[in-house]
Amino acid sequence: MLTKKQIDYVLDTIGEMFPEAECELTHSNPFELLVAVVLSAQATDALVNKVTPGLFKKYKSPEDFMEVPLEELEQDIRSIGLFRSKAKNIKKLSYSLIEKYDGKVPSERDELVTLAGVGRKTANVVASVAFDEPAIAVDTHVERVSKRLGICRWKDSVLEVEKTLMRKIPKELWSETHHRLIFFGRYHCKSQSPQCMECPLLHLCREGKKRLKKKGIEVK
DNA sequence: CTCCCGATAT
DNA sequence: ATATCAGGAG
Repeated sequence: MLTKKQIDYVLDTIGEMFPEAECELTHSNPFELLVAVVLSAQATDALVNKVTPGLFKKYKSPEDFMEVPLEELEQDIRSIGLFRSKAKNIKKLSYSLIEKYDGKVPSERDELVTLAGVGRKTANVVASVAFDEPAIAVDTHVERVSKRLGICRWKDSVLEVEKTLMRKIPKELWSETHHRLIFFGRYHCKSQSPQCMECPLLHLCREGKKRLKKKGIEVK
């Protein structure tokens, strides 16, 4: 496990690597962000962004999603994958927004997670990006990077990872750090091909040293 | 825990 | 061919 000083070093380093890290899902208001994040489950941002511009041109409000036949919405988002459940969730979610929230996206996480297709991670993204609430959304990248670097333990659940990060990172840095961890995971510490040889954090990364040793490369 | 699922990288 | 992708519901 990393010490407090080592974690500060990690934050500084990923800050230098990705100073401008931010949400990469195309959106222009909280509702579009909510739909985009629901669509992004187990899909790349790039894939979602291919669909959403056209989608948001066709559907401008929860009412529009509520009224369209399910099969038509399924076809509109088919290329993203998991399209049947996502289409159903977006229609249900739109109905709830109209019925309970006057057609607007709530800013509270407790309210967001009551919406169809919205779990803790999605709620954190919406609260953080759309409403500027401090939050750390633990997605596949944040989880993988936190475990590889030794910020948390390998056996930790997603919720435990989030709690550990919130405990070890100052609240005012939560949102920007969370985006930098995602960029670090997405573009550098990649799942299949992590760039350990060129990693400025290799000296404190147990997993990176283990991986290089396995390839016959000695690291002190 | 399994299922949902197409696109892309490896 | 297989692994992975801003996960969540049943």
